[in-house]
Amino acid sequence: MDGPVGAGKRGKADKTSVGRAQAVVRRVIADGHDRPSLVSQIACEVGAEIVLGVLAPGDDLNSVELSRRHKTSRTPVREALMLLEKEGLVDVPPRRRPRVNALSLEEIRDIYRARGALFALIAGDTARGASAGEVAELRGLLGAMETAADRGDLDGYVWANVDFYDRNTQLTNNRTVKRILDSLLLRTLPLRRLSLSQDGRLTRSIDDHRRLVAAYEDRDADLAAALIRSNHMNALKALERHLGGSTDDGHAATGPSR
Amino acid sequence: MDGPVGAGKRGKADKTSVGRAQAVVRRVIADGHDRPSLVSQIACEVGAEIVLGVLAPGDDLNSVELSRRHKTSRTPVREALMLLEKEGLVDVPPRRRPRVNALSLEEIRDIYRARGALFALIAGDTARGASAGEVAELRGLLGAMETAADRGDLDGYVWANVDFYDRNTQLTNNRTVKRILDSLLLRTLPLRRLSLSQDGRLTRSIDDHRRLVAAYEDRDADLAAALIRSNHMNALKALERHLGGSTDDGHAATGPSR
DNA sequence: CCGACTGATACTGTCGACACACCATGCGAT
DNA sequence: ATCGCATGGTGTGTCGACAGTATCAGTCGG
Repeated sequence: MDGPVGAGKRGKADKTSVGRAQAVVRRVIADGHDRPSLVSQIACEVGAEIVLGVLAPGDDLNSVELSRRHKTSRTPVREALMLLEKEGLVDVPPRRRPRVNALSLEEIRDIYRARGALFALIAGDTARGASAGEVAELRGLLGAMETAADRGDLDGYVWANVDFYDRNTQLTNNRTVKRILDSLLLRTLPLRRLSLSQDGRLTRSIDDHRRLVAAYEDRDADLAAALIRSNHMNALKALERHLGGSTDDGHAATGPSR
Repeated sequence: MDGPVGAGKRGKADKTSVGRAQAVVRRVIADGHDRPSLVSQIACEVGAEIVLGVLAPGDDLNSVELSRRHKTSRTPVREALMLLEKEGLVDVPPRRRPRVNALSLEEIRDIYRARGALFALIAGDTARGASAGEVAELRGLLGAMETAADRGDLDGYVWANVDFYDRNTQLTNNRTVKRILDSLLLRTLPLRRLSLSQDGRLTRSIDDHRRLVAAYEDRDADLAAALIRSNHMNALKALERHLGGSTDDGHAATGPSR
């Protein structure tokens, strides 16, 4: 049915992207207590390579090779792989070699729906409870997104978008939801470029975010939540068109997938 | 004398509860690929002891003692503890002894809000997409809850409730959301008994669930979602009354015992 | 009497090693 | 030529060991 997707041109790994990706992975992995341990370092590097597409879905991640590459024993490598497995980036079957996880279209759909629901919660809280200064900060981040878009800098836009989401999720002080959203974000990060490169998606995304910030400024919680949901659903639809357009019918977008 | 972890009479550990708890933990831990490995076994046993309250929040979980108790080396124990950490049951500070995680009231609030949002999503999908047979199955599970409640069997009710939620989350085939919800359920499991033992909470809970199943049968997605949300908010309020009501003195049951 | 220092103790993070399980190759049988 | 089976190589799961650090008991100075 919906097989592994996202295999493709291997890796755009300019320096800034690597740094950004590692930072994001680090935030998700070493969430609260940052331990400068070997395992988190390995997890960050491998995780960054995955989200950047340097490692394609399905690639082998056997621990002996990784231990050689990182000049450590296999123990920390194994722990790092387990971390990444729990973030959904790696699949570690028992007694078999770990591999970069391949997202099925169904999983993508599930993730976007979950993200939409949780982010709607966050957006409502933000509209209700964020201070004026915090909303202004979000508008600043929106500005970064706009300038990146004006330059036609897709990667820059994606990272600015990540910044926006990151700050927005922080604002509610709901660490639990933020953690979940960050994890889901990590999984879909390789797809974001894809989704936004669709015709018209980028301008639509910017428009949605402009309206979202406006809703924050107006303290309109319901509108903010609805906008977030709409944005996620549209991004999902764009992905479905791009990935599963040949195989799947479209009506599964909003219904329970089965 | 080496302090045996969790020595004492804390927690109700009748046989069936232990089995139920281990099953739930296993479902969350060894989610997709069930590996009969040592690590999952250890994780299940320790996790069950935590959710049953045999191990109180703050209790030491040092790997050497656990390895002795489970007659293994420390490696699988460490991995099991990392698993449980990612489920939020254990806190593993760097270079310090792992401990049973203590939920703050704020965390509880966050978790219930996240659960409410995601379960509302699930409930809407169920109302829209579940087959008549599946809804009937849910009604059957509701019946189990009712009989347990009629017997005044609080533990039985809690487990029947877990069964209901478990089946309900399965119905949407949204593995991602189910996984998240199961993880959140695990964290709040020690609190459920507490919440339901509040005056009137149990009858109210049953009432909510009756109406929920009715909404499913009527295919009323909005009502189902609203009911779920309401149920979660009420449970949270009951917990806040119980835990935060006596703010000054740390309460023994779940409060930050030190 | 209390608080800081010192030493002993115990636990963590990491390592290299080993047995078993998986995968691929090659051989023989049909 | 294809299929089934033995065989070797590679990687995983687990183990015991070691260095480094946190924790605790006892001691000393205030």
